[in-house]
Amino acid sequence: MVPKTQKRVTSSDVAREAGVARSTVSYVLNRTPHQTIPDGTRRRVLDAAARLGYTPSAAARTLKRGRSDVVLCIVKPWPLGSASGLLLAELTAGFDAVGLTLVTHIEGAGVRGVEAVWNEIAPAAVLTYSPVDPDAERTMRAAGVQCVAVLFSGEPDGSARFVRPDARIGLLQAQHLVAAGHARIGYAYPEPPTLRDFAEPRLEGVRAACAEAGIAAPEVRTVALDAESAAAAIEHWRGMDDPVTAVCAYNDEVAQALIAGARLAGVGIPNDLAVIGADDIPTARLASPPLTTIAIDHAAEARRIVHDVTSALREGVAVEATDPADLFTTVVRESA
Amino acid sequence: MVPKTQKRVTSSDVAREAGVARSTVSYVLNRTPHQTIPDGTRRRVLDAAARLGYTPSAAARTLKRGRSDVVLCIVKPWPLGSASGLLLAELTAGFDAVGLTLVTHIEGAGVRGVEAVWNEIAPAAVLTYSPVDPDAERTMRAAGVQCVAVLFSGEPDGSARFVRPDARIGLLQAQHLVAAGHARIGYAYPEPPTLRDFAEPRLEGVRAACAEAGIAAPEVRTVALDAESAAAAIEHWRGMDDPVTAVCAYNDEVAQALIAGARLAGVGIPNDLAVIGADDIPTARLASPPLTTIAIDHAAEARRIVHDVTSALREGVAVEATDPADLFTTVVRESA
DNA sequence: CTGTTAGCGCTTTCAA
DNA sequence: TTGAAAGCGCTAACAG
Repeated sequence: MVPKTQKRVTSSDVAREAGVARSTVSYVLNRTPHQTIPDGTRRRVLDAAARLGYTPSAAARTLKRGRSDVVLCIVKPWPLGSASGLLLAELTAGFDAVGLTLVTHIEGAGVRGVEAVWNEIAPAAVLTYSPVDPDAERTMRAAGVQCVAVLFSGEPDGSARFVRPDARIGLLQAQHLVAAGHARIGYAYPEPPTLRDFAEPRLEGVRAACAEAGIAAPEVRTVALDAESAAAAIEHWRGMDDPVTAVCAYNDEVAQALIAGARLAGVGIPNDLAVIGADDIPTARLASPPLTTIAIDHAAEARRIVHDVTSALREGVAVEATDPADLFTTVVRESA
Repeated sequence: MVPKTQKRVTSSDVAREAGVARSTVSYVLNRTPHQTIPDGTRRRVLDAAARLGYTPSAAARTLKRGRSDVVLCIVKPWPLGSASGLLLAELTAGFDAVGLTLVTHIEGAGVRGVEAVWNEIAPAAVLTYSPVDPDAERTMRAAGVQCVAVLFSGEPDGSARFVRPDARIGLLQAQHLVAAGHARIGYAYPEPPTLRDFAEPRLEGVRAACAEAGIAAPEVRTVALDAESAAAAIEHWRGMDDPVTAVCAYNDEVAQALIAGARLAGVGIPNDLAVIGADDIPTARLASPPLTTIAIDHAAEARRIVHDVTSALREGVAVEATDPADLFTTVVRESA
């Protein structure tokens, strides 16, 4: 007969079962340095713990240490596409391997601000997609957060360490088009405002590549995810005095809209207009023509973030970000 | 001069500042029922708390109450598509409105099992996408979890409350095709094994609709997200003695693969083969032809889940699931 | 109505 | 090497 309400197994129970003091249990289970424990005792404790099915209370440990082993990643409501999903999965696995638990919280649309979240979780580190304002950072520190990492950012500032160099995505896009002989490039900017943090650096990279190649700056149009919006942009680009012959899309979805818009406008891809996407989402190769795009090495990126964050946690200080040299690859298909 | 390490403001600080006892602070801040507090005292406490920027320590409250105000949603690595993203966003907002914090954890690929997660978080409720085995459920209960809700499930069992009736998606798909005059239907099953929990009920719905319409059971083929795989399936369907004339795709991405495969195989859509998708992802309307699909009302679904879970938390018992009558809508476009 | 007090389960000095 | 004891910050009996 199992009791209705399970009683929690505590370290005292383990201590009693093993015939030692609670502190000894703690020492054994935490492998506390500079505490040598005889093998017999150690085994008795471990056995007792296993027999009782003991799991330490994270709440108690958190209360005592003032910080949990949780890493909190704050994401905006919009960008949960397959690319972010992949990165999040890699991050989760990576942090797990070093004993940290990654959880994700979707920001916005909440009555209580995000602050409630880190009070509730008391994470060791917080990962955000865009810069946190100094006030918020202060409340985080007060809640025990040791490390604040900004993963992406339109405007790199003081606290923006660990920022992924998304500008390089735009750079690679434009370089690919320039190498193919294009001298007038358009940029298809995403419509949802929440994507600004991602879009700005990418566009910046395109600008840089154009400048470097000595061609005109990209002609930017906002393109929503429907064929009409894309067709309008395409007509604008082709109607210019110096018509755009190739377009960098913010990502593969916008690129898909461009392909649909071109079909609607009777414009041939890539002959009349070349298109290049970004992110290499699974459906990119299903487009007609298949999308040329920039692939992101999410696993490498996750490794880098996990490494940098754990070092910062250990040192108590942010370390220099690892060189993110080869995170991106141009995947050439028929559309550009 | 701000001190390097912020000292946490505790309820004692607030009590001292307000000139009352700690318990009074707790009563005021928690609006404890059956504790009447004079307005003057209440205001003094509230003022002091605000002045000091007091935020209660969630860890301490969790330790005391044995459970936090966090709801943990466990998702598999794969299905983080735009549909799940939307649902998660709605859920987050919904739980936030009732004072609960939703965080998401991506399961799998971890060295330490998921159990580490609920020990780390001590959530009030856990939401999973597939059934949890009894052992795991026991460890959750021991960790203080009050309510375990399964959102989706291939095999509804005892603990599977709150299951979304995805079978209805398949039902609507098939009914739409039957109404259009099709008498031989194919089913494009997704390739990643992690999607089984979603795919099974959908397929079941298609089977039910076929049976009800008195036509042959659906011919199931697994279709990966590439044109070749889809083309092979299409050739199989069309090469049958009694050829398939319409296909229900597991979701819109598989449907997009089907469209690409048809193009490769020289099969016209919808004339030679009708296709219907599911989920109504943003790019569904960008396909050529635009995808007929089943839209999901994520907001309504989130409302239902939040309502059911909070009731269960209050009652200490699972309540009957709300009627999920009109979660789904058939969106007719040109492909079927 | 307000204050005192006893823990929740754990870590970590300090003594034995 | 092991044990006793002091809290971390909060809640909720219970006493005043």
